[in-house]
Amino acid sequence: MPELPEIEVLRLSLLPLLPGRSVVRSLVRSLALRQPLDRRGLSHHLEGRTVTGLRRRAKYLLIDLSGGSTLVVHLGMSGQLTLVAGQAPVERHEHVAFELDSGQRLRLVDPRRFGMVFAAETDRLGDHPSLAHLGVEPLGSELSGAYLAARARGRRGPVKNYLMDGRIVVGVGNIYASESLWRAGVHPKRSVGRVAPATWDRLAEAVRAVLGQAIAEGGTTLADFTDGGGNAGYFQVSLAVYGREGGPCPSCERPIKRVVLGGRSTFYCPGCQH
DNA sequence: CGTAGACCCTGCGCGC
DNA sequence: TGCGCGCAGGGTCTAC
Repeated sequence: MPELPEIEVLRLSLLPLLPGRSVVRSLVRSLALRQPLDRRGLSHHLEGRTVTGLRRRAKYLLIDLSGGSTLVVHLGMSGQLTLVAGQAPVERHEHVAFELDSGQRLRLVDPRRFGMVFAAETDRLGDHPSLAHLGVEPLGSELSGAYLAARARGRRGPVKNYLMDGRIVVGVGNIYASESLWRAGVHPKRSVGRVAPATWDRLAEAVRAVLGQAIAEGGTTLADFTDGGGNAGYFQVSLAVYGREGGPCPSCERPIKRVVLGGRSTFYCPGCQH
């Protein structure tokens, strides 16, 4: 379900529900998601601990607990993290869940199992292989045209792939990469070496605006998105080009085109993007 | 070193 | 109705 806005909306939806609750026990029902689930590690870091805060880094949701532990959840392509009643029947693909002192259950349902769940010491999160090499947050002050230009130096390849490289900037997924490029008027195949400084500025601003707007609108580019309370129904934030092959560009009405870059569908307007 | 491609896995919609 | 194919928000590993 995820791009960064979905994760942020999930975090915000859980904010009034989780902090103050404590974990009674963890329920590991599958051997592995992307990585093997560490039953003992989860028990050790979670059971008896109280949730003290919720943070987000890239597309990882960080659930901080008393005693200096953090539960890290990544939803992959198809994960849904929801808080349900304790008696709710175990759903198909419910790989891991956490029983809370409220009687509720925080569960991860993830059919494709590209998600990730692990617990670690809060102080050492930065050393974890999944988090150690992440680039700057797209909504923070570090993202700028100058930064994008500097990191692009000496690199080749399409600008779309560059924007999606989490070592440079995190949280720009396949949907919002296309949307950001459209907003900035940049062709997805343009080589990073041929992007002018002013264009990098426009791209940085476009990424920020597109992600910010999606969060403000409830984060849902995705038909199957639910927030932490299991509420669907925000549906379809305004997307200009993604998934609209053949449809009219909102700006110039020319038909949107689709190409494949890095194995991913990429949408753009041949009239507006150069 | 950077880059391109394969790969992990399930489910859905489409054309036949 | 059933089958095979292509495609889907993610990240990571390998081969060049």
